[in-house]
Amino acid sequence: MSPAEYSGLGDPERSIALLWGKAGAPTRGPKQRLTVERVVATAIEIADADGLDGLSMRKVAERLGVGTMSLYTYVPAKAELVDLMLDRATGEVRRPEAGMGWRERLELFAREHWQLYHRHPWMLQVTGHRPVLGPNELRAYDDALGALALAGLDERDMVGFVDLVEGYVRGKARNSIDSAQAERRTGVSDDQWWTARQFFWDKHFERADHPNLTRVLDAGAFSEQGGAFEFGLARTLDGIERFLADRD
Amino acid sequence: MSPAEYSGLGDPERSIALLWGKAGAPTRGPKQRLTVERVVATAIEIADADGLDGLSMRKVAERLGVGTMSLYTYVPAKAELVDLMLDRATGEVRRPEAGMGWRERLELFAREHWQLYHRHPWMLQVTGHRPVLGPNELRAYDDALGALALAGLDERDMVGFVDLVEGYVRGKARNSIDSAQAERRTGVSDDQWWTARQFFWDKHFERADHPNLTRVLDAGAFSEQGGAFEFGLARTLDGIERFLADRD
DNA sequence: CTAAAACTCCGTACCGTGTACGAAGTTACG
DNA sequence: CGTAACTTCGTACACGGTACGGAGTTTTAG
Repeated sequence: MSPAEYSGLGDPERSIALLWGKAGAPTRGPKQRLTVERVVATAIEIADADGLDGLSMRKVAERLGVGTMSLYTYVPAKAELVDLMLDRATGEVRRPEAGMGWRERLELFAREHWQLYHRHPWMLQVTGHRPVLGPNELRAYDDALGALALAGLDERDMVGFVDLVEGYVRGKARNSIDSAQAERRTGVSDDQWWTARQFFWDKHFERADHPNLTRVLDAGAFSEQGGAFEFGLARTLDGIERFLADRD
Repeated sequence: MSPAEYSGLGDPERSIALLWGKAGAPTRGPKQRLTVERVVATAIEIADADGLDGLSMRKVAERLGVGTMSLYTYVPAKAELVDLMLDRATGEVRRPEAGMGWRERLELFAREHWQLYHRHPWMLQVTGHRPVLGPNELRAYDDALGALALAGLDERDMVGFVDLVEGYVRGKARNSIDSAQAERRTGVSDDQWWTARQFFWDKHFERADHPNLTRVLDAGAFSEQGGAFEFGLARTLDGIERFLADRD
């Protein structure tokens, strides 16, 4: 078999088999000392602590007590490892229960993912990637679609609204997580950072040129954003509700 | 002066002076052959074409015909260069005109940023960063706040709704851009990618386990997402409108 | 007028990254 | 029992950001 289907990319069959845990155990050769599962779990631990930047194949190998290149017998490349990490983490979300209405289901979806991203901030650092066709990702997506099917929407709008809610949650989570990630990366806390920039507001910022920002700053509105996630979520779902109402 | 305020981080005064173009020209020494402006513009060109991953100090230097380390006389580090790139690109957005209502203003904000992110996809690849306190970023933010001030909201809700709309736009833009970025990085086009995974849907995917996804796939709903941005934007703004109405 | 100070430019070097390659050892099958 | 298939992993390469310090250039202080 050629080493890669396209430029440097792994075999799709292999990737999907890994995601679905359907990789046939090889018969020949020495028994494997590790499992894909352990590799993925370890990688998640490291990424949880050090972020996606802090995740390196060498670190994973070191923590597992194996040589770096040994990991490549479990996983074709780092990109596939990240896909596995994403799908595995997504498996942590709670699923809707029978009897829940569409709004309740979407709220559950949103809150579960909100928490998920806080537990695993690196999930939002993966950029420019295609959908992960893993069991947990598809499950979660199917559940979310199901909520909107319950609302009686057609297929196009189901997809549209799932995207809307998903996008909302990811966006908010990113905001909420960014400063913590910056702190980890730079070693500068939020307080230190803002304090070091206080001189800007005092000496350089043109208040008259930014009347709205000035007003918001003076009111201390940025420290009042505690319940913003729930607030925005309610507004987003209200938008859907209004769409449903107007339709009739 | 110590080389850095915190671990590896540059002097905030210097960073802000750069953003606002207030870096005092040095008197001693040879005249500079470049300007910060040219460095930033060149970096944006490269990032537009090759993504944030494809942006390296060496490439910028090469294109400008200077040694790599010479860039460090213009910019303290790559992180600051990216901040400058972000603020400069944000300067491209059109601003609201007098007489526009709050909804019109938010639509303009959303559409302008939607297009901005498509012109400069790398903007959405910057993760875990703190706000950029540059002139264009603050200007755009002030304008967005102004739209909601016009709607008669209090400060806390102004911030909340700007975040909401901003998050929506960024989320949608990310989806829209991700596949293009994946193509650039891996050399595999969307068609190729999905074709290479067709076997999954045919042979492995359990339709009965994913009734909603099955329904949506069969209906071809994913190819009907053309106007999804405007659709979701309208729903998001409807949510705000309903909030305003309920308030009275 | 001279010397020092301040500055630009940049070659070299260091450490960290993903991973290709191939040697060495292990197991199962024909 | 040989050989094919497999795991393990040391070495090496290309690429990344950037610290350091030397060489050359301009201004300024004395």
